[in-house]
Amino acid sequence: MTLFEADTKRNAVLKATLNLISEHGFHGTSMAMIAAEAKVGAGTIYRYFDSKDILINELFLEIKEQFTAALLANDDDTMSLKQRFQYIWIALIKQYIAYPAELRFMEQYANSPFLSTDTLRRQNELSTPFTTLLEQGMTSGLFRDLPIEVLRAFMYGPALQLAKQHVAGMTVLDDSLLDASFEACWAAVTR
Amino acid sequence: MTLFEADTKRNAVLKATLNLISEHGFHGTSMAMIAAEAKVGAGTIYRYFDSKDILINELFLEIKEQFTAALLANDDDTMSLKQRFQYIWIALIKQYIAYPAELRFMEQYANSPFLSTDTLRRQNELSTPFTTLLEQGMTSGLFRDLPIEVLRAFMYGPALQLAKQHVAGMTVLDDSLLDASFEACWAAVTR
DNA sequence: AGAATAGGAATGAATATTCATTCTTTGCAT
DNA sequence: ATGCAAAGAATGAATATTCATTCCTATTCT
Repeated sequence: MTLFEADTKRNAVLKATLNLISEHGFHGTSMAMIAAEAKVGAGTIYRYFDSKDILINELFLEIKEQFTAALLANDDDTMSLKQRFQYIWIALIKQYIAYPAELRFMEQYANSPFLSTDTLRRQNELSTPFTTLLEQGMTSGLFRDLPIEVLRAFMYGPALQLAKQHVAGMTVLDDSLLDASFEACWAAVTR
Repeated sequence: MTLFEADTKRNAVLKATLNLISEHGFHGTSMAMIAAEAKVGAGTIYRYFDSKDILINELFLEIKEQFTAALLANDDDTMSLKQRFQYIWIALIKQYIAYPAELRFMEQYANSPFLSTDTLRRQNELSTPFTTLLEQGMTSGLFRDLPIEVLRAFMYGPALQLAKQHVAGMTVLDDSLLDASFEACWAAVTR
């Protein structure tokens, strides 16, 4: 269900933290609950993470890394630019849908002051999947004359929104609907 | 600064809660901090709000009400459908940008387990006026053949994303850029 | 005066973290 | 191979702190 296997104590703690926080939030998740869910002594958590804050920041970064890695695995630079965008855009949504606990966790903390500035910095260093592709489209004159951050907002914004709606049960996204949705996305960014 | 004036004790508490939570998050904001910021006794808060949860839920609803009221104030049903969408879409972004504390608070709240089912219900009641505008475009055959929730994702997703990027200092949105951005948004939803 | 409102110290429950102790693995000499 | 010691990992009860809420007193208004 989650990206984490409980193969080590450390991963058991991360997995338990992810599941509990995605369901109960930060307040609702005590270190005692994490220890119980991970089937680990309360003190054991502190062998791997110096504090609750550090544990959660670390979890955020590891999820982020695994997500971006999964997206780039689908990329293939022999395809056309449009096809590459389509693959990544749909893979992004499918990734969110396949891992709803990760999605809830990340959304909960992406805009919270809980993330340390150091974590934010490291997060930005992880290349956003669209950035390099967008730059290629920019130079080839394919896209609208808009700043690259605006173009990215038109790729990422709807993708995130659609995934959240699907997870909340408000929308059902099948393959043909995803394809049709990407056409709308593509119309937004191209001339 | 915020939508709240500290003209009464109750509003002073709401304003303090908004500012503190938008800066420190839910878990970083104690009732003692709220009392100090609002220049009010700790017990006084409980004259107006039965619990911290109720205080936060109430704050969310009042912000939501004021936001939707501000958006509908710009609406005018003698204009063309495209113009009405453009007005509301741009007003939404400008509202978020003008009130960044409210934006941060609402974003944190929207993805937290704070949302009581009752609050969720009242929130949905408030957002219905926007969906009716989408339904008009649907029946007139103006839009792509996509479910209404998908169309809404292509309106709301980029708007939220752009506003957040602007507040974070990643993008600078002036009037002409907003107009050009809306054209992209419109291209996404129309045939 | 009497009632409503405000204040903030006191309370008790909850929680993150520590630490003395036990268990498990590893390395090594015979 | 076997026994033994040292290091490392794990534990969970104890601790100190934090925090929402209560309660009793003070102040303000009618």
